[in-house]
Amino acid sequence: MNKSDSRPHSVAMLLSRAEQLAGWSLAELAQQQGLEVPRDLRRDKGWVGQLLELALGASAGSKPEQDFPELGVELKTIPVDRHGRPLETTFVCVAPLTDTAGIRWENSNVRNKLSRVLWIPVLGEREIPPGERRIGQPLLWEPTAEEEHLLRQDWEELMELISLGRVQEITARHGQVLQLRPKAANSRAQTAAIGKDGEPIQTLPRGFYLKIGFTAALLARHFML
DNA sequence: GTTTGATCATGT
DNA sequence: ACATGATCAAAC
Repeated sequence: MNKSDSRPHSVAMLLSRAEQLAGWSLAELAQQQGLEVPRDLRRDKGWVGQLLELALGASAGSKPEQDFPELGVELKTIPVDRHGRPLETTFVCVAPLTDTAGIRWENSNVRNKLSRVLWIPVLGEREIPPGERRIGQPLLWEPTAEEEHLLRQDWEELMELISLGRVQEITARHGQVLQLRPKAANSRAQTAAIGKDGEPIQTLPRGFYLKIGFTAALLARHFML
């Protein structure tokens, strides 16, 4: 199952493949894919996600939108504890801090990325070595009307603050299900944004993240079925 | 620097 | 104990 022959031609095939990975340890999957297993993830924070991308045939390191544009599916691995509860927030995409005039929820990157997501839970407790962590049952998710409403509300509130030149007042506490947090190499990184008087300023790049409660609820809904 | 993949690690 | 703010790596 190398990259060239593993590219799913349908959503059903993608889901089927993801289901077959449930129960595998990351060491087993890494060996099959010819990858080394890092001792820990301190310097390999995206390793799990990249391993699953390779195994499922996603377009690696791409710039564009979803991982499977032709299928309209975004792939997300999510670290969970033994009970399937998320251990971390989920990064969605970088937040636009300038030229926000024509951006609406309907054509936003957040909505596009979250329109359909293949969630792959993976044990992520830090005491468990990466290689011993197991892959869980996947979930092909599309936001319910209620979930989309919550996402939209937060997105509009955050985007309004950004548009008003108040990005530097925003903290991770804003938003019920979607939050804005730093997304950069380090705290010295700078990118263009809008200032309080509409003037150009330099600030820390930010990204949109899903809060744990939101992903916990959608995963729980799946487990209860 | 930007965007992809995220998790780390300190403050509260 | 847990979330926020900070950080790591690769491709471009």
